[in-house]
Amino acid sequence: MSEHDIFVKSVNRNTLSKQVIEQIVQLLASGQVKPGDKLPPEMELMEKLGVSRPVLREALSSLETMGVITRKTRGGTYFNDKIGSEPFSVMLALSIDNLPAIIEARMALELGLVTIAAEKITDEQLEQLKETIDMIADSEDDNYGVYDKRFHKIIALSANNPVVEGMIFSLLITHEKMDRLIRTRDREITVEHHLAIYHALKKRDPYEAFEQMYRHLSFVREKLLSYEQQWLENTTVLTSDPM
Amino acid sequence: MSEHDIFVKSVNRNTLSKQVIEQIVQLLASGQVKPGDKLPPEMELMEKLGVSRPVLREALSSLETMGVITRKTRGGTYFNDKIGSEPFSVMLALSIDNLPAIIEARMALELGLVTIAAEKITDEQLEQLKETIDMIADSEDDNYGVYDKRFHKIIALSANNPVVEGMIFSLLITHEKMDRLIRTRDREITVEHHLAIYHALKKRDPYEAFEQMYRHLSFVREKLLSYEQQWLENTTVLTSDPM
DNA sequence: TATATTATGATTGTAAGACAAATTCGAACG
DNA sequence: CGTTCGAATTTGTCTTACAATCATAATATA
Repeated sequence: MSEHDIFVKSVNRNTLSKQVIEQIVQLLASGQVKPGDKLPPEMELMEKLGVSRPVLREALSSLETMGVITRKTRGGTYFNDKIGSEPFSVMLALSIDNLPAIIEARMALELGLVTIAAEKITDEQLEQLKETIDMIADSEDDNYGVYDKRFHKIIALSANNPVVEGMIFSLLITHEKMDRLIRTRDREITVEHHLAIYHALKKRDPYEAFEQMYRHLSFVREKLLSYEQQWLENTTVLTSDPM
Repeated sequence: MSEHDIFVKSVNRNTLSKQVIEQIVQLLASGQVKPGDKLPPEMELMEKLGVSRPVLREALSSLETMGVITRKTRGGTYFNDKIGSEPFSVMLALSIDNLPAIIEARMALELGLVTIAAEKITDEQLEQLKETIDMIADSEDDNYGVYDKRFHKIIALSANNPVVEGMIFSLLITHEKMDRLIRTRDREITVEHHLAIYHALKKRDPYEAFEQMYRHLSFVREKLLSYEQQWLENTTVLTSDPM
């Protein structure tokens, strides 16, 4: 408990609303309330915490945008079951113009992830992976982006780690944007890469899983960045030193 | 611009304050304002955005806890230079009881990171890495945790990626907690591992960098988890099915 | 003139009260 | 027993007011 304090305290400066945030977070961290539980109505919380309504609402607003709680008019306030992705979305919104950074971040995470996955993936999940590969191989047109995404999602889930999930899922949001960027798909290459990763995972070999994923993501990255490059060349870009 | 909209819109439900959050974030994302810029005073923002002060303040409060802006009484409101870590800290505060998950997340990220680092690290940063290793090797007592942390921090920075930085820095916050968990340090092993990573990075060999980092982090993880295990065994734990 | 000191006022922080909107819940009615 | 309508609870928004802080400028002092 005391160790949590110094951890969270470092964020706090002063301001009542921040103290309220901390108190509510501690309520969860200390296990006094469980995810899904309902919070008391604002009026009641005001009294218990001894703060005014604006202060309380500022705190609740912060907690909501961070995905800790959900509020419904008249319905009350509830602690969320899963916390993780929301806070990230703001950061990504700010970095969305920096596509290379996002691609790289995804690459870094997935590279590490596949290693963990090699240790923890279940047979059932392996089966699901195989299915997505078959779907891509059997697809007639080039609209297999869904299965591509699912492939990576299964690997993310196999790590069975809420922290990692929160990070990777937010990054996968950008998958659609990347999808739109791709003009010519390479089904054969994708299938081959995915299969190689699949087999490495099946062997539970973290090193080979890494190598295959690295090969795959390097290929994807090259491709995306080349498109990005073309896109930049064909677009008027505002720089600090326009010519 | 329109593409950003659909991305951020998915987060927004209704509520004025959320719309205000989005507008201010877009201000940054679209490059109309730069990090470090000062925001207009609240009174002015109220008029421009056409909302009341509580609503505006709820939005600003959210943005502040997410580390997008900083407010000082009387000093005004400023956009932060670096955004990334703060939002995470709450999530970590909630996951802090789940140490294995955090360790694993750190492991996954750093594994991917070192691969990127192998491609992008500068000679200067390599030199800095070497220094931390020497510091550890030359340290008399076992309090070289600072240099251990710096070692990993340099690698994180070498990726030169704001998104990754935001993630890894928040995870490194837990480094202190882990430090406290460690009772017997293994200086020789640490130095050897760090050196191996350093040499791999110097060779710009992503595969070897990965392998060495994997070896290192696996060792650290085993150690931490065994401590965690002992700690759990000596502690009364509340489970959903107490015996 | 330069420096220190004070005082003003702008800006964020907190509080209280009121009304609006929405939706859940219950009561009345068929 | 089911349906519909109304009322009350809870969140959402606005207005006003005051407190606290401290940046800046005006003032006084060397």
